[in-house]
Amino acid sequence: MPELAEVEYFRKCWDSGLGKRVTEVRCHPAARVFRGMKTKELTVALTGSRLLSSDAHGKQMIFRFENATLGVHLGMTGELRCEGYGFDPGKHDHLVLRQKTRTLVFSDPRLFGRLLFHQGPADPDWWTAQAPSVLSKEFSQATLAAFLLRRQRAPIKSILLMQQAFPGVGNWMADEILWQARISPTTLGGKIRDVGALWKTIRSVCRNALRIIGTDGSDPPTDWLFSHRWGRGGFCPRCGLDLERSPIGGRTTCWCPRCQER
DNA sequence: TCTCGTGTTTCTTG
DNA sequence: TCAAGAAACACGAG
Repeated sequence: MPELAEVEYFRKCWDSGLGKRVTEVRCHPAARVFRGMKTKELTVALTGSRLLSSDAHGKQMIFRFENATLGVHLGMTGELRCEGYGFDPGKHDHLVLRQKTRTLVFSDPRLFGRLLFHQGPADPDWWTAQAPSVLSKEFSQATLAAFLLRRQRAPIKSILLMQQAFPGVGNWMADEILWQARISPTTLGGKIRDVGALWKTIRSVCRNALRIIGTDGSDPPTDWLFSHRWGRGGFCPRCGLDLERSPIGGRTTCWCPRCQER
């Protein structure tokens, strides 16, 4: 479930390769994750190149090497791992970067993820053109109010999934934000009564998820909706009522019909 | 065997 | 012309 915090966790999985040279690149060129990319150029550029730095923004990651830049989007089922040197890649390990004492692996069974490649001294457009983080100064109550005004007729659940305004917020995080803010997922963007409270909740859920999941991959506390929303059944951790589930904005949405009446 | 699904892009509809 | 919803992508899990 790679959303904001999980992406940060996966980014760190390659940290042990920082400053080290890539000795061998293996990839599955036909895999959908390479769409639009010349994998031969990627292989040539990364072989012998040192991994210099990495960053995560929303659901996008960037890995800067000496000779090239690699972008990683995990889609729904992608992941990054660090394995030992002698690691034998499986069929879903589409990009494998061998270093002297370890192997950096990008794996994605469903192939919804995407790898990007760039050569040049500056960071590429697909990195610099991203929307400001919801934790940045640029994401103000005024920008949130203006965005809601432009999306007056869409349910708030669908709006929170729009990456051009809320980079990194995915399905479970959107449900968590609405549950903590006590807003029904079906409320239309133009009907949000307290934009300031929603703004605060968006920031606190993202900040805490990054702190908890982004640090070591552990789960949020049990008084979050998170632990109760998966699968069937489940009770609201605040009032104990049965949770409801229904697709909103094309995604399974989970909410408490009592706590989130409006 | 069948249904479901954590994301994004593209197409269709209003 | 724009916004919102639906479909498609591919495959493992239940």
